[in-house]
Formats: sequence, C-alpha cells, structure tokens
Amino acid sequence: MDFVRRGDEAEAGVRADAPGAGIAADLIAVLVAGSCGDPRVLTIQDKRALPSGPFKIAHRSLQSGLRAWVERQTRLPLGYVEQLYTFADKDRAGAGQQVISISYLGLTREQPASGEYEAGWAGWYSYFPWEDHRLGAPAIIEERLAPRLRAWIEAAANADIRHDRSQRAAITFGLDGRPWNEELVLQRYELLFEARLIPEARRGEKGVARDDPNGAPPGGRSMILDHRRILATGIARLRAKIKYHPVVFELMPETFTLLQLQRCVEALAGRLVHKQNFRRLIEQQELVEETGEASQDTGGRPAKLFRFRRAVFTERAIVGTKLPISKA
Amino acid sequence: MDFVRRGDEAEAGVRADAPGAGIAADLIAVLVAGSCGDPRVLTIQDKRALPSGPFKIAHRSLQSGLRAWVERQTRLPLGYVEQLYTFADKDRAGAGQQVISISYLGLTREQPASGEYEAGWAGWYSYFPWEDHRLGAPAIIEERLAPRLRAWIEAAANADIRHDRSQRAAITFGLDGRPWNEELVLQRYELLFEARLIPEARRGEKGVARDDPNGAPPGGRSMILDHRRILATGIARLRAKIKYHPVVFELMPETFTLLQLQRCVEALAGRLVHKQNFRRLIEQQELVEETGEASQDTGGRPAKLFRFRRAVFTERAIVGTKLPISKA
DNA sequence: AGGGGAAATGCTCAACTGGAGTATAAGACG
DNA sequence: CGTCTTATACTCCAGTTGAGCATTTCCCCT
Repeated sequence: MDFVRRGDEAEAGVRADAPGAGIAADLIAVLVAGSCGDPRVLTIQDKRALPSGPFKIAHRSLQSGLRAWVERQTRLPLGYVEQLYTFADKDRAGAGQQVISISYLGLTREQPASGEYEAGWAGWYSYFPWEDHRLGAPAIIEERLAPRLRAWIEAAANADIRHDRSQRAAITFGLDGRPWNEELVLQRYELLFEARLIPEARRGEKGVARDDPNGAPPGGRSMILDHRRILATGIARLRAKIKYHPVVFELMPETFTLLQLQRCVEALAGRLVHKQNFRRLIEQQELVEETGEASQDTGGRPAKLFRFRRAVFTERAIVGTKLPISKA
Repeated sequence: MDFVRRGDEAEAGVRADAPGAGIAADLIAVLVAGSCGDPRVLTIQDKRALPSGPFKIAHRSLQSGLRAWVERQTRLPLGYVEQLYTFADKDRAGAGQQVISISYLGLTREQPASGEYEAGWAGWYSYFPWEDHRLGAPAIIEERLAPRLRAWIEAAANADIRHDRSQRAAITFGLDGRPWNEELVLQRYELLFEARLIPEARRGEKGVARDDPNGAPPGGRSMILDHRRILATGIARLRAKIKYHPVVFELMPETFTLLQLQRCVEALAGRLVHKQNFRRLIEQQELVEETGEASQDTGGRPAKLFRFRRAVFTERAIVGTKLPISKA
C-alpha cells in the first residue's frame, strides 16, 4: 500500500521529488474533538488514514506551520497543539525517498469537517475497542483478546520470554486482577501488534486477506501504515495530559454543566470518575466560573452553567491542575 | 553565525547539499552524565555547542540511529534515550537549505569523553546558574536577575502586558513568596530570553559585543544557535521524569549507597530532599536491593551498598515510581 | 581508651489528599 | 402528588507526605 498524500500539493515545492535527492518531511495530525461522551478523531480516506501533508518551511515554527495548515484545510480553529513524535522509520522510505514524519496532537471543538477531501470524524474507540472501560472492562478483552494473548504467551521460545510476555500482557491489559491503567494505550497497541492480533502487523505476510472492510474487526478498525500507532500515541498523551493540565476545556463548548465536563473527561480517559470528587476538584482549583444561567435539559434538576476561567493560565501558568482519575 | 556541523561527514550522502534541493535533518543530543552532585552535559566547540550531526536513514528508527551515532562517536553506552523535540525554525534555514533538527535526551554513566572532536563535559549549572537551589535560592536571582526582570516588567507597553509579565516572572522564579518549581526550566529560559537578559536573544542586534568568553556571565554561559534552549528542554524533561520513572539509575555506577543516589537526584532536581523520606520511598518501591557489601568511605557509619533491581522494569513496566521532590 | 563527628537507620506524628458513601434539594413528568 | 433524575452539600476513613526526634555504628583524634 502506498502512502496516499492528500495535502495541498502546491506546497510541495520545497520537497525534493527526485529520488535520492533529499529528505522529505511530512506533518501528521491527530485532531481530536467530541465534547459529549464520544471522542472523535479527524480522518481521511474512508476513516483509514490520519490527515497529513508535506511540510513547508514558511512559518516561524513547525507548530505554527501545522496550525495554519490544519486551519486552512479544515477551517477548524485549533485550541491546543502539541508535538507528539517524529518518526523516520526505514520501511517507510520508498525508492530512495526518505520521509520524516512529525506528528502532532490537536484539540478542537467539534464541527462538520470541511469537504476538501473525504474527511470525517471517526470515534476513536472504533480503532481501540479495548480502551473503553466506562462500562467496566469491555467483553472483547476476555472473549477475544485474552485467549489469543495467552496462546501467544504459550508460544514463546523459552521460559524467560514467556514470563516477560505474560507480565506485559497482565500489566497492560489488567489481567490476573491487576488494575487497569488507561494511559498504556500505546503499550497495549504494541503488545497486540507484536502478538500479531492487529491487521497492520501482518501486512508484509503473504496470503493474508485484506482487512475486514465492514464494522470493527476483533483487533479494531485498522489504518494505513503506522497511523493507528500514531493515534495510539496521541490518545495516550491526551489521557496523561488531562490529569494535570486543563486541556479538556478546549473540547467543550463555551458554557457547559459540570456533568457535561465530567462526561467529556470520562470519555477521554475511558473510565468513570466519582462525581462528587470531580466537582470538588474542579471547584477547589477555580478552573471554572458560573455564568449565572442554568441548563434545563438535564432530565433532572437544572444544572448551573459554567465557563472556563481562562485566567488560570496566567495565574498558575503551566504549573498544573488535577483531575480525579485514579492511578491504581 | 553559522551552524558548524561536526558530525561524521561521511554520512552526509543522504543530504541534499545543493541549495533549495531539499530538507536536511539533523540530530542533536543532550547527553547527561554525572552521578555525584554535579550533572554534566556533553558539549563540543569549547562548551558552546551540543553534539549534533546529519541524520542518515540507515536504521530501523530514529532512536536506534541516534544511539548508534552517539555510541560510535563517543564510545559511551547510552542507558536511556528519549526524543525531546523537533525544530524547524525558519531562521535556522540558510540559503535555501531547510534544516529540521530532532533533539534527543540521553543518559549515560560518566566517562572521559573521546577526543574525536573538542568534546568535553560541562556542568549544566554553568549554563543555568539560577537553576541550582540546593543551597537555597541562588544569590544571582535576587541580585542580578530580579532587578532586571522588574525593569522589563515596568517597561511593558500597557497594564495588561505588565501584569502578565509580572505574573510569569513571579511564577517561574518563585518571586513574591511563591514556591520554586524546578520543572519550569524552559519557561524561565524563555522568560529571560524575552526580557533580553540572555546573550542569545541579542544576536541579531547591531553593536552588541560578543558573549563574555570567560567565566559565567550574569545570564549564564551561552551556546550557539538555540542549543541552550534545547538543553533547557532536556533538563526540564529529566527533572520531570525522575519523579515517576527510575531513570536516575542510568547515571549511577553499578553499586551505590542511598546517599549517593540521593545526591544524584538532588543534583538533577536542583533542590534537596528529606533523607529519611527518600529512603522510605526507595525501599517501599523495591527499586534497589542490597549487595551485602558496605561502603567505608562515607566519613561516618558505613553505608550499605545497593544495586538497581532491573526486574522492576518487567514487574511494573512503565507504570511509574515516585521520588520525593515536593511539588509545592 | 574515650569523646566527638558524621552518616546511617529506625520510629513517630500531624496534615493533607484521595477515594467513596450518605443525605438533601430541585426541577420534570406522568 | 409521587417518582425519576440529576444537582449539590457533607462526612468519613485510609493512605500518603512532609518533617522531626532518637539511636546506632563507624572513623578519627587526643
């Protein structure tokens, strides 16, 4: 499969297109939106790729370059941008052309994606069905993943490797009574990859059928190249970040109830939080202020509407806030 | 000033040296060593530059490429490697040549640097004299930095900017009775840069004298280009990392006393920790095991020698450990 | 031999934090 | 009016954290 470049080709002037002439740089974006219960990521190519494009040095920095590129292509205002990782794996280089991929995480308020390419929002749990623990551990883990992982563990060449595999599986997937750690998104993906339970891991093999095109296969919906790995990196980073930095608010509408905010955090973290403690923490830290209004459509007692206090950025700088997502 | 490339030029074949032909990629390494009280970073060019070299896609990954490059150039075994950040600032691109710089943090046990280039270890506090709070807040802050920062604050164009500057200075440098936060290394550097207290910030200006070549100037020893900024990024990352990941051990010799370990952590964090609590945490987490030996040369009661339990990596994976460096 | 110095090591304690439960209030809806 | 749903206010307990005191064990010096 070839890397279908869908960026604005007019920008490609800086790239050395002659094989072997130089290195090309690509930007890859993990754009996250979704304020209510279902985090989504912007995708192209029928949900099988993350948006990416050639990098053009025409901005002060990579960061502002990405921001401009995304905002021009999608008309989405990016609330928060953070560099994820830079890859330059050998197997991505085709025919003398070296490619460096710089991946970014961006947060935005959800809006209908512009139709420039076949872009659309995809729920991120369709790619990682084992990551959503809001209703307890998903059945897919015990029913489909754990048995295959156990087979893979047993298939180890020697006892040392077997022990190592067993430990890693137990730690990352919370088996054998271990606690679930929602931050290990990337480690879980890599473990499944190594155990060949992920279609992407079998691409090089002969006689392997194409990915199941409909619905979510046992290993989750797959993506081209290493895009799903990049998405896993982004999710992991975001799950870690929301615990000490007030980035959730970049996903929320201007005003919101505390329960909406909580649902959003829970959706990102993939696990539930204690409602009262959540509110205690939010209010203690003065992250929000009341608007004076109340939302009637809660189904129950009306809830006060809040807005994010942007002042916290100057008051506390990057020093950090905390959300009550248990670690153990 | 030109970016003096000191890497193995034989590797430069993949680079497009014709102007405008393509993008070149550089690796820049922040290599840290120093187990006893004085963290050091590997430098070249008379301590004015971080080691860097052209990137060659000949490895499985960037990470292994960096590892191989560093180990071949310096003969230092790298204990831990982590990507820091990728830069592609416009002002670094000279004459049609676009440069992307991928920076890495690496930890190693201290050894005499190989003489391949004029390499040497430099104490990192010579670049950031305001960062060492082990003996309390260093005098340089109150005596030299704070007055100039106050002048810069007063010089703001309007009240809003003045307030913002004042808050940032107070937060990052712990002024007005605020607590010191050792992780804000980069923010402090950027603040000083913005206030033009850092020689690097005045490079573009006319009529500015060269950096003071001898000793540490008020703004600390400077480096070429943005190397000091990259170093600040590395120090910040490391200070954050040691709190929840057992990376300190990569700097320690095979066996060590708990006090040596503590001194090392303190040197990195730039602040002292409570001895008894430090030991409690280390032992609680079973990060170390006794060797059965004891060190006589402590000056007092002999101390048990310990070694790092590598098993913790498989037991707990990346889940994290904690060191008692107060946050507030 | 004895005393002082320097660490190592053991133990205690109060304040705080974080997880979890109970109780009550306020609106919607039949 | 009763019931459902959610909001919101308190309470509680256990584990963690920061800090200090006390004791032990060695070296060195006189």
